[in-house]
Amino acid sequence: MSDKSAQKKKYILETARSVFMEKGFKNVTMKDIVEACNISRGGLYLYFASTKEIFLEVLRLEQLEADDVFEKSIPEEAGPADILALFLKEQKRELLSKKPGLTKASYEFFFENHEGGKNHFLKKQFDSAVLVIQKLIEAGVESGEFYCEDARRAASNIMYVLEGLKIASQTRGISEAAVDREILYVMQGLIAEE
Amino acid sequence: MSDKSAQKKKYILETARSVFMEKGFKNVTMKDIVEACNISRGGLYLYFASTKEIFLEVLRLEQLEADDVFEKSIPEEAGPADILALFLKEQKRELLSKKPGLTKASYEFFFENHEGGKNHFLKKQFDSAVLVIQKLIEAGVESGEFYCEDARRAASNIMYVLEGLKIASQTRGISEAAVDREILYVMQGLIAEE
Amino acid sequence: MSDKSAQKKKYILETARSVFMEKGFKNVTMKDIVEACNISRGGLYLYFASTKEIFLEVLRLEQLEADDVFEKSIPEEAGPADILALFLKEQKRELLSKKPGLTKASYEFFFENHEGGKNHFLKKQFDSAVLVIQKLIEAGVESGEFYCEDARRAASNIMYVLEGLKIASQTRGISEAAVDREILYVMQGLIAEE
Amino acid sequence: MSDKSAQKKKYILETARSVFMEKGFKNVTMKDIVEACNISRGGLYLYFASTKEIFLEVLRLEQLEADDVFEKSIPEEAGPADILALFLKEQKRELLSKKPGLTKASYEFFFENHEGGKNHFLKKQFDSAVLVIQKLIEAGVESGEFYCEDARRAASNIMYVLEGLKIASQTRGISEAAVDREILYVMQGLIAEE
DNA sequence: CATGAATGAGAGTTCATTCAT
DNA sequence: GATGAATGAACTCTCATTCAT
Repeated sequence: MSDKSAQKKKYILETARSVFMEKGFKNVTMKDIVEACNISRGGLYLYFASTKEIFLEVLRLEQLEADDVFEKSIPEEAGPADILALFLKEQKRELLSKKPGLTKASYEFFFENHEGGKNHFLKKQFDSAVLVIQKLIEAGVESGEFYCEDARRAASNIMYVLEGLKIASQTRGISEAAVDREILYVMQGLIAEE
Repeated sequence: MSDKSAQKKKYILETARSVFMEKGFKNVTMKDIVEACNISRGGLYLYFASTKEIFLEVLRLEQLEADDVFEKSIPEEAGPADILALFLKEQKRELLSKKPGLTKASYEFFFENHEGGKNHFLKKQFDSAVLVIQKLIEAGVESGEFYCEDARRAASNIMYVLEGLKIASQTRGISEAAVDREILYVMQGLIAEE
Repeated sequence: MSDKSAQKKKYILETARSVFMEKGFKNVTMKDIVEACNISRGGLYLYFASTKEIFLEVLRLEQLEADDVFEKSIPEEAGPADILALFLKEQKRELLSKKPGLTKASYEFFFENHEGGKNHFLKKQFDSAVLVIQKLIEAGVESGEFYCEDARRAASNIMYVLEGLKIASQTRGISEAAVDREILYVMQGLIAEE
Repeated sequence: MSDKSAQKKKYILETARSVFMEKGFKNVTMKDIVEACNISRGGLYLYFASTKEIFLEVLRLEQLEADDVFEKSIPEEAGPADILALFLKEQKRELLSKKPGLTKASYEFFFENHEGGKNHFLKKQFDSAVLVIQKLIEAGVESGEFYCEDARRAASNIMYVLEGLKIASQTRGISEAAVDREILYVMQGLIAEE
């Protein structure tokens, strides 16, 4: 019953995911997950040996799905600037949301688990986002919407600002206005200079 | 013997500080601190009721000292650009250091303890850094070293980039080259445009 | 395995009961019960959360069994006076016994836990005893063995005397002669007046 | 400074007394008393080695004062029945009071500390009360107010009823009406029989 | 495969008691 | 005498992890 087994594994991961979203990483115990899943204590150990293992799997799923979702939400005939604006808006929404996905849990997790190398979840996520933005900027430059000498660096800069906003939001809290200000600033950097 | 008592309190806080630096916040137990301090279990409770309380005090000390240290390390006859470069260099050093101070612990702590309002440690730290940078930029603009239309926003942007670099460093790791690239980028934003 | 679980719960309660009998209520710790039961620290918490909870359950069991036991021990063809004498004799036995059941523990417990209202263990125990005695007196009056104008009050009075003897026995100690004297006195109150 | 020392000892005992009145015996720690007295932790040990020792001293004081107080509160020209009624009324008041003196603490204490023999506090208290009541009854019989064949036993009976009411009040709670009923019943036993 | 009872390690916390000052 | 800091024992409670069924 490798099928049923895979089914259950997926069920556990999805349930665990919502637990991590709510409580972060360090606050989640095997017991928490067992209870959220309504399975037996021993049952969980049949599939996973620790919260760490579970979390890594959750992230793996996350990555798979992320690629899908991203592409779908882009309107067919949008210009690069529009798409970038859309992307930033989406980031802003999640930034300020009360349910910030797995951000906090990931940070907590990777504070302690530096492993991963090239496959590091956060690294891959960051790099692929940089790449997307870079492409958008390049397209924007081509179409004359943007002015930018080094799209790669500009993209990277934007992502670091977003990362800074994210951590600020998760720790000290941040106002919508402040987020808008920062986003506007980076957008102006692409447009205003002629 | 309020004197001796204060002495010991300070000793505990300093010892605890290094424990937090090494293990973050959530991994530190009262027992850890007790053992690091070489005092008795009950002895610690004479001074502090929880790791949270201790950590808050550590931050308070940190803040007091931070103000002092900062001013002293600035060379007398340096131009704004020099000072800013110095500041960023210092940030870079801490960013990449194996002993990243209390950054990680603070993040972990404030993931869960949102209290603080205006007096929020991270907020104050961030805001005062923004202010310093803003002043430097304004001075730089005046002296012709910099070009910048809105020093406040530029300063804030720099700080968010730094914050992004910080969290990146603490989680996925980051290369010196990458940090240099980002710092160079923001500096160019101030200089290159004329 | 609700069966085995119930079995163990009962085992714990019975063991705990003897611990309470020996040490009262306040002197009993979860650790004491754990050790008496020869189970693990955490094992006890699987069934009960506190000594208070355990004690309340012990009392509940006590009550269930009390009803059974009482009826059985009455000889078939005994007159009211005989039965009352028997009852008092039984009370006396327990009063003076080195193993005074849960009396002491109950007192200690209810000094602090006044909850219960109508279902208060001691109240129910007292009231039902009063009722039994009242019935006996009324039967005795009918059969001419007793003289009594208000059986209810006489019964209540007897029980308060018994209660007084009980606490006296548990605190300052009391001689058998003294108990006999008091019992005789209340019996005479029912008989002698004609 | 045996004088100052005695002074302080007395101060501690009086303070401790009120602590015992409020919290019973077992719930009182040396720390509680230290704090109530506003003295140093070590300071208390200079005078007493344990709560038990303190409590015994408190009881000794209690006994000394009890004798004084009792006599004073009796009206000059009252008949035996009046005085007995007065005594019972006073008992009732204390019975129902939210601040039941040291009753609870004493019970708790003597559950565990059976020592005392002839000098047992509760025994002496009980016996002297019995004696007083006996004298009153005898006086009442003489004056024709009471009818009683054995004043000693009647007095003892009354005291046991009071003791029963006391413990009932402290554990399950008791209504004023119930107390009145019992008191009336024992008084009628002295009067009604002709 | 699945269960959930059981174990035991470990963290938190409170106090009685001592002792240097 | 008096202080109160310091110690360490004792207790409570929670989980990760195992294992018989």
